[in-house]
Amino acid sequence: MEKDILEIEAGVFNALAHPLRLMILEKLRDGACCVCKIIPYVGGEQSNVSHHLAILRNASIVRSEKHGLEVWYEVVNPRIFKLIDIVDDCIVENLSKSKDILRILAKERK
Amino acid sequence: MEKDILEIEAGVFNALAHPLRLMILEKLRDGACCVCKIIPYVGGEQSNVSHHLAILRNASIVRSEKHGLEVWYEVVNPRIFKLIDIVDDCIVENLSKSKDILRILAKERK
DNA sequence: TTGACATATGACAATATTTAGATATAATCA
DNA sequence: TGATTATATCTAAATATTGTCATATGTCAA
Repeated sequence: MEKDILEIEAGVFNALAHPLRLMILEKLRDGACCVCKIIPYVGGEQSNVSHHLAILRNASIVRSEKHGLEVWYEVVNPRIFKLIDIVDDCIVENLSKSKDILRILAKERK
Repeated sequence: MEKDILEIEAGVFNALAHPLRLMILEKLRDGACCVCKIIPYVGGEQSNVSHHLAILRNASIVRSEKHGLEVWYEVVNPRIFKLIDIVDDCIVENLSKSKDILRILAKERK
């Protein structure tokens, strides 16, 4: 595997590695959306949200378009949601395994 | 979406957000592997590789097992490779789109 | 033009990550 | 037992990320 490719890959994962940015992407699941809707959805400072949008933009995960005063964002490639869904599934799997172990431990202690 | 879940998700993506860690995972595609093989494969200091292995371990992406003096690592859930493959595909898609644009620009300039 | 508005950018402090070197631990072997 | 080996952990410097505040940019409407 080329080192350059690994760096680009890591860049994409890095762009996804923040709860606020993941929340932005959740908002964009239903399609394009105005920044003015994204800010109240994710909460926090306008400038901070704008920074995180820029990080997603630079990673080519989203793109923006001006419509008058507003800026609308949308996901470039909806397959990004597949990534999030897989991670979600894995987390749920891990958590239910942990739950099983806890149940067994609780039984043994009786 | 729960904020806690988003943080855990972000943690997984964060664990994947480094070229050296992605290289470790590439090495683990063929199955479990000794640290002594991982170090020369990825290059770099032993302590650094060990640190990155710890990050993957803490994110529950890999698990380790001692066999005598050696420690063997393996991926907990092979679906992690699906993530990497999707990102790869998206990158290739983006690059070929950029290539198309470059071709069009080159033609226009003639 | 001027002012109001939506969003982006720049600067900076706080915090986290990365790396290398030194050292610690734990298993094996002489 | 003590030496050797494989790996992990600690430490500290260099670097990157985050959040906030202040400011800049671009668009519209009066």
